[in-house]
Amino acid sequence: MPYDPSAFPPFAVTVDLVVLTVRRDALCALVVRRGEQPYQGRWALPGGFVRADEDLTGAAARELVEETGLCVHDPHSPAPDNGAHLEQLATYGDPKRDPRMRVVSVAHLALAPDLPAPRAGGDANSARWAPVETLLGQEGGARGEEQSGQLAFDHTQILADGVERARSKIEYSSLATAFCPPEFTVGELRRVYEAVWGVALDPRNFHRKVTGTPGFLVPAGGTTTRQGGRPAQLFRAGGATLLNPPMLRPEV
Amino acid sequence: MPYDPSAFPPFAVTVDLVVLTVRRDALCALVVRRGEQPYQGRWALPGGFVRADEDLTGAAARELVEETGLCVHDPHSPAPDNGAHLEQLATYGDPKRDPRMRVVSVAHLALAPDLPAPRAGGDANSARWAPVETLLGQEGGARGEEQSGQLAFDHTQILADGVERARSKIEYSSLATAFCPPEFTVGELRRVYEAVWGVALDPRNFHRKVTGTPGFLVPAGGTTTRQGGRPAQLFRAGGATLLNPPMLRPEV
DNA sequence: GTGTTTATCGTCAGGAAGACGACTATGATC
DNA sequence: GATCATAGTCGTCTTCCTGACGATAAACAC
Repeated sequence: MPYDPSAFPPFAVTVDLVVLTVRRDALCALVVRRGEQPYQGRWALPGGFVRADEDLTGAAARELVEETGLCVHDPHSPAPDNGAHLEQLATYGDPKRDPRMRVVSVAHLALAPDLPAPRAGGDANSARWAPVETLLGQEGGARGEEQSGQLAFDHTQILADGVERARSKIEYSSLATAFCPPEFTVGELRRVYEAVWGVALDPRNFHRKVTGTPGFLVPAGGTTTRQGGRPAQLFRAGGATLLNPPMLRPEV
Repeated sequence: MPYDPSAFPPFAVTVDLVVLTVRRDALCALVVRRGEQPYQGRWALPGGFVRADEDLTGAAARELVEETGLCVHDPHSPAPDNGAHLEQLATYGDPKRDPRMRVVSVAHLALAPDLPAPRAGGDANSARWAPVETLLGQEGGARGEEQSGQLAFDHTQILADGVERARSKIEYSSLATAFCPPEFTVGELRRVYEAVWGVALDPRNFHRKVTGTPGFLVPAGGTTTRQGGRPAQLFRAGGATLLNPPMLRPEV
């Protein structure tokens, strides 16, 4: 039986990006202001249409470069390229999620070290880093939040899913190093965990855990005093990607 | 700016299903024989086009019913409905994955208790349960496997991803009970873990672990001697969905 | 009854984590 | 320069969990 184009409905396919970083001890996400209807003027996750000849991951990597200038970290390259981690998150395809037409969005999660400033690119009027706590509206309410309401479309849900993925994945993987510059201290890595999880960790037990896990950290050979206090040893991410046993997230 | 239909390329969107069950102490997946080109006569994962007014999860649930008769378990219903667990797995959208046209497939993972027999439905000539070990060709090679080669499209990769998801998820969740009938014994649950992981577990330590985790199992009030030997207590799945600390998968 | 099978309870040693004391090495302040 | 605050790093102790494995219990096959 030959292929019949009328046998299936056509869809638009987009990629949306949950780009997370840690800034000033807070987990932040990249949001862009929408320049067109619908949801004009509202903040949204960066994203765009997948091109006809383009892979889904390729589309996500292209959008990431356009919005942030970040290149995707090649896991097979040993060079410290300051790149970001990128992985597929989930796909959202509710028939009513976009009022214009049937759009299926393949959301991706990107983890990046702290960047100087977001650059507005593509079709966005402006872009900024916003604390996920503010965007998800978990804590606000009492005091007036200075954000312009909810994110566009179903992006609040997508962001929540991405944050939850990141929170759980740093438990059992070395992904937290994706939030750090190529060389970092144990204390900086601990502050990443504390920002992502929103908890305080014991510096001594954390130090024992990460330095005692083979392949997690390799000494970079220097010390730094970026944070004040006694100089700390510099490390690079080791080859290990899985943490076994995992880092335990404290209760509540 | 009004919506411009020429601004994006049209895609076909499908759902593919990785339906897993445990039969005769082996992890098995549901495969259907393709009746049309391409890959005519080859085994493939069940699936089909998403309809114009249909949610992605809804499409997956519809395909699951068509192929197996299984209803999706409603997590909010306390009734033991013998339903299956269904979750989104990942989305596959390589431009060349389907030679006919640009198809993006949202794969879903379904875990089901052992069923009498698969029923061929929809557009499949026939359907059967096949051990994933055979389908993935991990162990075969020496002896002649009686399967008709690789799965169609990129379905071998999708199946591998689904199996890996199931293997890792039963570590830290109570999902293994989705492979069991509504009432089951500790030994039956252990055989599920052993089949999915392909390892042998110590019955005494396993018993201590699952009965000692609050909310994992609740006594159903009877005993059974299905497996021979001393009668075993019957349990139902408790309300807990997360296992903390997780069940540890033995090394190698 | 004897043997076999499966279920279930108990014991013990080793490893990992939480709590926390102690010491070290910097910069800031008086 | 002495003192203080800040971080980093090393140890200790207790507790919990797991893996290894002995022992008992309750069914069935013969």
